[in-house]
Amino acid sequence: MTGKPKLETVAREAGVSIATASQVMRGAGRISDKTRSKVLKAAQKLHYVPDNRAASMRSGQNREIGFVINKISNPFNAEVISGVSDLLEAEGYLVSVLDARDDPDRQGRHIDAFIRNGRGGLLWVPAEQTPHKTFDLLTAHRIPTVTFLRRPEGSGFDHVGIRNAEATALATHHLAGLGHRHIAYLGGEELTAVRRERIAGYEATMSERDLGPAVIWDSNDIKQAGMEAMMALRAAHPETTAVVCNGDIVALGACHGIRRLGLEPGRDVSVVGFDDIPDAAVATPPLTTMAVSPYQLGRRLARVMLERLSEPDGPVSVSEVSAELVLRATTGPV
Amino acid sequence: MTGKPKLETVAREAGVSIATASQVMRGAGRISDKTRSKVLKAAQKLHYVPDNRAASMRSGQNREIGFVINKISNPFNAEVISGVSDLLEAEGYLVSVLDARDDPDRQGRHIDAFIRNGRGGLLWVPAEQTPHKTFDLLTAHRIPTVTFLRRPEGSGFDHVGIRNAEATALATHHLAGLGHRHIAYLGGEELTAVRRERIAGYEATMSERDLGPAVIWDSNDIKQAGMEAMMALRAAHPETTAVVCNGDIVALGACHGIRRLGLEPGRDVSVVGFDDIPDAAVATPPLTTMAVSPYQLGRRLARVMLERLSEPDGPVSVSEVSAELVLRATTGPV
DNA sequence: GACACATGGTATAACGTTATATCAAGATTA
DNA sequence: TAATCTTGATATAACGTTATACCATGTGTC
Repeated sequence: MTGKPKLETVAREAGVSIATASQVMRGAGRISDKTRSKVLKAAQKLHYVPDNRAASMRSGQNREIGFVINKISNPFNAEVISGVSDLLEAEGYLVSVLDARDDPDRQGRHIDAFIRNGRGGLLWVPAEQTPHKTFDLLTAHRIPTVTFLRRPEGSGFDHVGIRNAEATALATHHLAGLGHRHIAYLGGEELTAVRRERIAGYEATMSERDLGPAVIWDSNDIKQAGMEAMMALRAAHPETTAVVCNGDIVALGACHGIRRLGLEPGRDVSVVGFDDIPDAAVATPPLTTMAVSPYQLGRRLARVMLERLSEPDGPVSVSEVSAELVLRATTGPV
Repeated sequence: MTGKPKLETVAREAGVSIATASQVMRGAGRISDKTRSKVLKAAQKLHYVPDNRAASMRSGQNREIGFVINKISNPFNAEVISGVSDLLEAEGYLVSVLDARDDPDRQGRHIDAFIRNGRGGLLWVPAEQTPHKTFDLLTAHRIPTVTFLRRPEGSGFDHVGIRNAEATALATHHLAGLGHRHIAYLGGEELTAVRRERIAGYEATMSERDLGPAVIWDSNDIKQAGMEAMMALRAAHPETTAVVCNGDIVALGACHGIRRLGLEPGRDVSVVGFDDIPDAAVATPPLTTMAVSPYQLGRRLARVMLERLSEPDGPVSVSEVSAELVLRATTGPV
């Protein structure tokens, strides 16, 4: 075996032309069964693997989809990735994941490389502070793009997201219904679009039901930080009896913090999370949280991409999924 | 703007030949400052983005590295990915992650697509049950490959891994030193290579120090399963006062199980984890565990890849990193 | 003034596919 | 029998780069 076998090698081995070999490999054109099997046999014998670069360059098609996401380790994201790839792989596409870690530069490099390699489509959670030229680049190169979770304003891309404001409103109503009046919003650091929406839902409900005053407390998105933030929050606002959290990880941290203060989550202070990550169900006590099935969300995302791919000039689709309140043990009456 | 700009478009705009434009874009060859800036300006004006497929096809070079891994959501893996990409990106490479979810088929498809696209290098945690032809394919196509964690026997690939047997031996010695005699090994399901090594280290120490008898108890790698397995283990072997765990997630589950039995981790039953995931430090009680810095491991992996890339025919490098015992609160005297 | 040599630029053949047009030969029809 | 259609296969020009070889100039050197 000397050098990578190419279509020419296979064709020669099978005693046919390159064009014929190509058609057999793609299952296209009109080829007799006899020559088809001849070519197939030759390809197998030589361990022929087609070169996608040449193929996609010539055909203008590429069944590789990129998924630019921001925290690969978040179990929620991981499930989304599973949903996305299960569906797309079943359709013969291949999904590769790029973690931008919320850094616009890194994201830019990824998308650049993506365009350079002529990939077939892009699933994308745009980093906050994404420069405009990134959008322009994608539109200019006519890359089928679906944004996820974060919807850059004025973008003409398809989008799949979560009804954030609705979800936190629901959570706040739930707590208010249990008699809580001093409900705080805990978690997140910067005013990202998603967080802004969630806070809006919370604040709207607070003023609608005349509760208050609204308290927003920042926290980094790790357990430890959530714990510390909860303790600091209670120190500053001892009247707080319930918190709506920006995410489950912070919520779980908050529960630890409550314990540290000698109190019991769900009895003394109620906590609602967001995401319903696997740990939420098995934590002690199990976490009440806003759930959207990430796997299903991933499938939805994939479906939108498939539609866009099959109809490049179809209408822009924007779909938002509602979150459900999953009642567990961290919320209770005052 | 009509159609994607290519090198030819840029060259025409700048009034030079394609060859010259190409040299400018690559910063190669001998070009005067005057024409260089002419070309650069033209490229910018036209928003030219080179096509990597054509380039890599012609040059035989590709600075895209694939990382085939098995559970993207595992925080340990996520950190490894960070370490890998930080180093490789600094060197101008780009890392895309493919999650094979331990399915040899999916893995096969990924690697296939990988070869098809002529990527530059492969970092790879081989799925158990990886068929031989996958190895052969990679060697035949001379893809620079570094395996990670799992080292397929007889593979001629570079490798970076953890000294598993040494680590569990250390853990077992530690427990024995605290006076424990009935130490069990908890976690893992199938006899993967890694688990085999870890069990070997545990068993060797058990017999070496004449403890025993050795007990191996299976568990799926999620918290809930760890909890249930721990309770079942104690039911079957009530004399057990310590467990060495296959991973932190199971270990944290085990701690829950111990609590459920009305006992206290670290006082009544000692637990040692493996991986030192972020949660280990903030759990209650904080988990004693075997730590290898996944970030550093990722960097090491990247470095091995860089060496291989710069010296394709250099000697095969196999490096194994020792794990350290991190003492926290889940181990104590009998 | 003949020679070498450095400098700046260009023409052109690959790289491995696929799409298009074309062709030969046998089958069908009028 | 000539004209048309089908079937199965092929030749060839792209796709957008880069590497190689080459060709003009100008610049020293003896």
